[in-house]
Amino acid sequence: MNTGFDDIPFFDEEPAPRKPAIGKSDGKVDMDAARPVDAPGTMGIAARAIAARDQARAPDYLSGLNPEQREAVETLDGPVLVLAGAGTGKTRVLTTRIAHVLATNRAFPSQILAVTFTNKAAREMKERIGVLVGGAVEGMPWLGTFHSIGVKLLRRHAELVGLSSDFTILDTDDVVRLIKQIIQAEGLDDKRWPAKQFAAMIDGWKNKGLDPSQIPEGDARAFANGRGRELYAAYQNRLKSLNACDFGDLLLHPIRMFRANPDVLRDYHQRFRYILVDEYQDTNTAQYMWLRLLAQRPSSKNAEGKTVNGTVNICCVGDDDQSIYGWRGAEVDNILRFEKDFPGAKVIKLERNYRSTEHILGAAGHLIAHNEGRLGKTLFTDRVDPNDEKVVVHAAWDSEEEARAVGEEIEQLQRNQHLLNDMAILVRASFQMREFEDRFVTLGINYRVIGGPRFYERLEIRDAMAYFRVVCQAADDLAFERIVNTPKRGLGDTTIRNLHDYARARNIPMLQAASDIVLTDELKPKARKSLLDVVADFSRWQDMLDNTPHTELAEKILDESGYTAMWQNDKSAEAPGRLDNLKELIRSMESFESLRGFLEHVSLVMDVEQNENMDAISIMTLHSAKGLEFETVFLPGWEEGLFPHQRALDESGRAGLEEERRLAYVGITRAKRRCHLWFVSNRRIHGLWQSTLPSRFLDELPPAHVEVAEAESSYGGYGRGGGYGQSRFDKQEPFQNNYSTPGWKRAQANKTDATRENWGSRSGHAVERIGYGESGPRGKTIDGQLVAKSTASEPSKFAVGDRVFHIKFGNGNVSAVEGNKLTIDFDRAGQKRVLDGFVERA
DNA sequence: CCTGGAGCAGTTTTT
DNA sequence: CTGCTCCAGG
Repeated sequence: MNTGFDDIPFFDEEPAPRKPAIGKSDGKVDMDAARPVDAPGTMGIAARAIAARDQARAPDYLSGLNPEQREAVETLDGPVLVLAGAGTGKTRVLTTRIAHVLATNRAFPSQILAVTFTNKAAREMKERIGVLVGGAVEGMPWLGTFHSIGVKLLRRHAELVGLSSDFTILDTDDVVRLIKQIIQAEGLDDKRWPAKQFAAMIDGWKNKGLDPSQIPEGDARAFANGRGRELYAAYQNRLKSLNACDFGDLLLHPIRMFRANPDVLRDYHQRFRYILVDEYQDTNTAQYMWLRLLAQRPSSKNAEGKTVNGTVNICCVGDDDQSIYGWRGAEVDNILRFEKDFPGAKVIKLERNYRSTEHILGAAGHLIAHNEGRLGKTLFTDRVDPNDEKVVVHAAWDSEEEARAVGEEIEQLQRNQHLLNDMAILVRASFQMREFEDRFVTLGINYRVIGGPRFYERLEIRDAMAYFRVVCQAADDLAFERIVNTPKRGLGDTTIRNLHDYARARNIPMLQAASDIVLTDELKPKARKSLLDVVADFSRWQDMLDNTPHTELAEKILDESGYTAMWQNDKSAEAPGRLDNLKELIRSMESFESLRGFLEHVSLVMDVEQNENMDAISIMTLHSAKGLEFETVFLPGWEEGLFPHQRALDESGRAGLEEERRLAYVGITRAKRRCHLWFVSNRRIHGLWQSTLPSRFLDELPPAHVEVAEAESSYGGYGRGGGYGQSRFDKQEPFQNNYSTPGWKRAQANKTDATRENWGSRSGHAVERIGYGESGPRGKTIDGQLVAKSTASEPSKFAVGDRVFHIKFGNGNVSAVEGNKLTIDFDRAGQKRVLDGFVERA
């Protein structure tokens, strides 16, 4: 896999322009003229005949594409924007397009630049191209994230921006610590001017592509009594002297480098014959500038003296309706402006959806139509089934009941042989997850939380990595400072400050300073001895770097430094888990060639794959759900203030509301067959109960595709809080909601009664009702069929009295076993019921 | 150097 | 009501 520094020769030979073996050579598609792109499903007869003819002749990889997809694949010349709605085969287009370029010998694999946002997307794309073109994908060094490609460029040309090619990449944590140092060094109060906040500001500036000299005066004034600009500059200087980059620099340095070195840029212009960009709606200004530099070539005269289009064959794929990252710098405007930016651009809309039912598409489409400033797409599907369930809106009293009712629906689906793997709960904010987790633990429903704290962000992993970093890169002061006294070696603040000053005064790395200072009398004997040991350790490990297998060395480092022992001696509940993580870390190094290669990988790839083996429902935020799909999707928490989130409204007004609406759109369009929306009347926010109003987005759904769930058995019903029906917001909306469906009317009529009933039935909640059967059928597809398929049928491998460990609750003793559900007396957390899958033998 | 309690904030997330 | 950070006191 990743071997660290890349060793791909800069230029390989140019491919001789050969006539493609199959297909057309001019890249023009005959059907273009015949079919207006904005009329879905309508195609002239002649065009259909041509399509059919081409289909018959087309190479394998093109078969099965619909006409729009095919056009997007075959329009290879000039700028192309593919507006790919949710579930319209976006990735397929992207990968097939690359396969097509390769199969027709238009470019070598190394001449294609394909950019994604996440490592996951890059990985998937690589896999899928591999399926189409086999090993050729291995020759695509320029397929990756913006950042990983940025690193590759920088390693080559580091000296052009004043770095050396072995620069280190700092993550957010390092950055914050560094900024804190700077703030303190400037004599500022780091309480009043938090490093975190300033790090966020710098991040924002870098997203916009701004140097310290370019930031707006207002921004510069906003921090540290007007010293923002100065601090930003100081930070950049510090990075340079550390030979380090933050994530933003991975984009900005290449931009600077290209601007200052037109000859280098020209080389890359020659190299990249085709540029492809995934999720274009998520690009920020810096990424846009980066792409522009690479894509926009100087216009030139051709043989006949005509001016030739100066733009490379760039293809951007995205969906303005799924732009949900404005808050971290993404500019929807980039995609909205595409045709202006790239004159003569071809815009192809993919609107044929292969994922969802007509009701789901209808609901999502009607909702998103409330946004202004869209490029405008309407998803449709051919596969219409009268048995398809409408989108269902449920009301619950409070979040506890919401979780309980969702739990019952899940069990009902399970009894009808649906897999948990096909279901997901998508929440707006992660605090919503907890209630579901609690409920699922009680019910014995396996679940998996997607997102959350990531492996490489864990304390122990970062510590271990810091050791490795110092061994590989003795000048990595941030890493050195992190672990110089971890485990505790009696090297306190005073010693560290001493060391720090010594190093700064002589302008040498701290490790170097340490090995010098121990020869002097500057430190107390105790500290001196400790530091001497540390220096000796590192020098020994550095010597072993080139002649010891890296996993072995890594283990040695952790053992000899006393780091492993530190956790072994730790009695806290999380210590065993941390040791496991360290083992996992070593294991994951095996697939790399060297410690260095591993570090490079980890600095860019912060995620680690989840265990997909067990059948479990996924719980995640709407943001992390983008790009995924599930048979059944539950969307809880559709209440004003939570969704749309109050802060989005307060901070970004109309734009914020529209982004929230896009988030709702993303949520609904994750569902293939069933989509259930929930709102509650009471939610506990920051510890206190507040009554809430249903989300305005519910009012924006089309009645024809939506049904309101019947009040559910003993505790269902509609809370007070009221106006569920008429749109109370956006009064000037072009849409008139008229809810005339029976279910909706009933809901309206029931509102007051249900409220009263609910108040009355509160006491019933004290008794937890775990069981099947009684709850009436909801929706159309799930009725009857009370097949007893207990989730708790497997005998547990644990027995009463076993000593077990739980990642969250720590150690405890099993006091009861019931199927796969255990009752455990935890040493610290008290008695809990837990699924046996979540514990292991202590 | 360690730890407990006060104090405070509290969407969304990738690289 | 949490969970985290930071400071002060042992």
